[in-house]
Amino acid sequence: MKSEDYPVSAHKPTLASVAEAAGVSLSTASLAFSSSGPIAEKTRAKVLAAAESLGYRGPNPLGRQLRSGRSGIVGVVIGDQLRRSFRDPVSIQVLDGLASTLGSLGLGVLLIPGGLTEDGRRVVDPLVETAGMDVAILIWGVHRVDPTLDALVRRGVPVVIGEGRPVDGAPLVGIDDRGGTAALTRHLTSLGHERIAVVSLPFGATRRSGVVTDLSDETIDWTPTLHRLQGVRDAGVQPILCWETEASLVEHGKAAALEILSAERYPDPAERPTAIIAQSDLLAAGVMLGARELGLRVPQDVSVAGFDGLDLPWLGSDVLTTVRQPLAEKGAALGRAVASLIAGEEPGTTVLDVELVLGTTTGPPP
Amino acid sequence: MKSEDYPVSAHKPTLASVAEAAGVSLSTASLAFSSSGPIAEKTRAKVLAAAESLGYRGPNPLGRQLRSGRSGIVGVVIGDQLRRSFRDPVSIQVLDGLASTLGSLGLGVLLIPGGLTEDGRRVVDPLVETAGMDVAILIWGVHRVDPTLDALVRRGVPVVIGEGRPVDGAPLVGIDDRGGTAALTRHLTSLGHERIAVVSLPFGATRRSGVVTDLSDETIDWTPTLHRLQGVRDAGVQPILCWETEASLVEHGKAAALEILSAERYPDPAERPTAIIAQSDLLAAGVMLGARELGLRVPQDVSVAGFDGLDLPWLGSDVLTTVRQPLAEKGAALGRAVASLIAGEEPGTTVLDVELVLGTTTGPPP
DNA sequence: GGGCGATATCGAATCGTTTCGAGGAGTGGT
DNA sequence: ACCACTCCTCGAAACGATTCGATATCGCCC
Repeated sequence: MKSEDYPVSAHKPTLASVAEAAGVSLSTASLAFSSSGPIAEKTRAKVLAAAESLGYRGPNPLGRQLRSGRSGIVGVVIGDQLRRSFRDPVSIQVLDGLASTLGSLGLGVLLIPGGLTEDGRRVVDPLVETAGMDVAILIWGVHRVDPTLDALVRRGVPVVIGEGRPVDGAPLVGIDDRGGTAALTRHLTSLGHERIAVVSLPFGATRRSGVVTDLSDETIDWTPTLHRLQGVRDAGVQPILCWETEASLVEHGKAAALEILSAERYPDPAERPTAIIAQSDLLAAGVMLGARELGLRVPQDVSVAGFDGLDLPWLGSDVLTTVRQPLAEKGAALGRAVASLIAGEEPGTTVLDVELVLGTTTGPPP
Repeated sequence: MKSEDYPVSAHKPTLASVAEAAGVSLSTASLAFSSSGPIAEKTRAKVLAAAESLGYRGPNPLGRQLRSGRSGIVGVVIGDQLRRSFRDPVSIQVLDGLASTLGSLGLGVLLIPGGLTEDGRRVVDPLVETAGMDVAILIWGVHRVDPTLDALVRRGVPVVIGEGRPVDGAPLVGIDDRGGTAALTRHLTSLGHERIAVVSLPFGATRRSGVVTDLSDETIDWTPTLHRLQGVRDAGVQPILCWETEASLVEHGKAAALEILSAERYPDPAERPTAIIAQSDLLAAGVMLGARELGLRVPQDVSVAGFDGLDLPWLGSDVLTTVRQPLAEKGAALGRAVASLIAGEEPGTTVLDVELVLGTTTGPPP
């Protein structure tokens, strides 16, 4: 692909040079491309021909953006590490819904790492400070003190929150974590379960795993975790155990189950939990793997429930009891909030409904 | 968060108004922010104070971008549908490596859907035409005729290819699909396998599933599929069967196995394939699930091999025989290619090495 | 005290486009 | 033949910053 077949104007051709070559004014040339004004077909052809011969590839977006004051770009700040977030189908489906909604609005998704380092420290990604974006979406992870959020506010970038702590003046899109979990929990109590354990999502940025004893609301920085735990209590259940995981991944659910259900922890099987509420389907799947490895049958020996309503093809013939949330719709709602923000409106909070799905992994206690 | 506490200058404050308020020139005010020139500490303080009182949030990136001629944005065109690509850990890990490499260069990743509709048609995403990007990466899916590629070339956006058909003048990053598969295949033949079936990745944009009889190179539009199939032949093996899947997902691998190994297809077990080469680990995992469902033991009754070298925690105690590719490194290599392109160099083709990993899922034929 | 050099500041040009109001050419009607 | 009107085209002013060469100021040394 030779690229030097053009007149030696040294610099890249610009709309001005095209106009000159075509013998029309700059504004007319602009019209020829933007088609946002009356122009004679003959003139347009002349301009296009000149553009062709100069090797002009169409208006430079940067110029347009400066003029219009919009970049057409929406920054999506992923709370967790990219690698981890993307292993979670939940994130993916939301992102997919978001990207397609924004796409139909002519907006693009700029991926911005949330600035969570391997060792749990938080830094502000340079893109947050420098990228030209019309709106930013903070997704999975608005923290109690959040330098990224602060930076965006300081820059005056309008912010939309997806799944997180409400921020003054920023529209929020979430689901009814609390109500959904409460309904799920009531399902378990109505089956007769009394010894219920919770395998929870991470509490916040500092990733630990293990039993948590202090379940006070202030301990929990991550909103879905908090709300789903509150839902359990709303149903009048005090978990006999809460195990915090470091990420919503199958392996962590499995590790949790191996500990929670182990003979070491409960020498007397009668004291073992009869049901485990995992705060995500991925964790629940892990819990089931762990339980099986310990020789326990689901749901005969232990019931397992999840949250999300994913399609887990490798789960075999079991159907997970879970709370289905509208993932793609969440993405779409985020997109709509962005659109309305750009239109100068002030969208409020959106809470999407969830649905209890009864599967084959819960049953009466042994 | 009140936002109307500022002097009523009606319009958003600009660097010029800050300069005026501070009683300095525009250029000096610029220096105060960019710190790319000598400036007295006292002056800078004065400017910053003026900015503060005017509610100026720092230089507008759009202005900077126009001046510098760079947007700092790299468009990543995802060949497949976002939803599907992102369910594949392979894509994710590459993207993660890419994003972090680009991040350290101050570049952002703009996600661009490859324009594959549900019904298999191909359209060009509007972002391809309009977004201001310094470079575009085409990843998983450069087609024989590719309108997206054409549009980018027409616009004069430099292109990097990840895993695809070589394009004249564009750097390419790939792996040794062919050599890796050949090595894997030889491992199987050395174990004594003669009846080997292949469960392949999609052949191209039109997603079908089923047995393919025409395996000529021209039939196959998608490069990794082609190269991995060629690798099998390089090892001197003619597959007794090739099953095309519509995506690299567990469920499709499982469906393939249920068909390929079924009693209907092979009433005489002696004619059944003794080994199955799946072109991805996800497919291989599905094949194993399917085989088990049919009551076949792996590897006693049938050997299964994959490709990618993923970490599949829910696979149980089996270790998949596979070909490990350096995923994050592939992303990093793409990032480096971008960087060198921006620096005005002309990076060439990068082919990364792969490694045969012998697991417990392959053994001698029954 | 004069001259020299370093250090800060300034003016003006530039990046590439869109848009608005004004002007000009052409057409049709009376 | 003139007027009114429509349809195009044009000039100029933004949009918001960076950057380069020139100028002004100050301190210091001889």
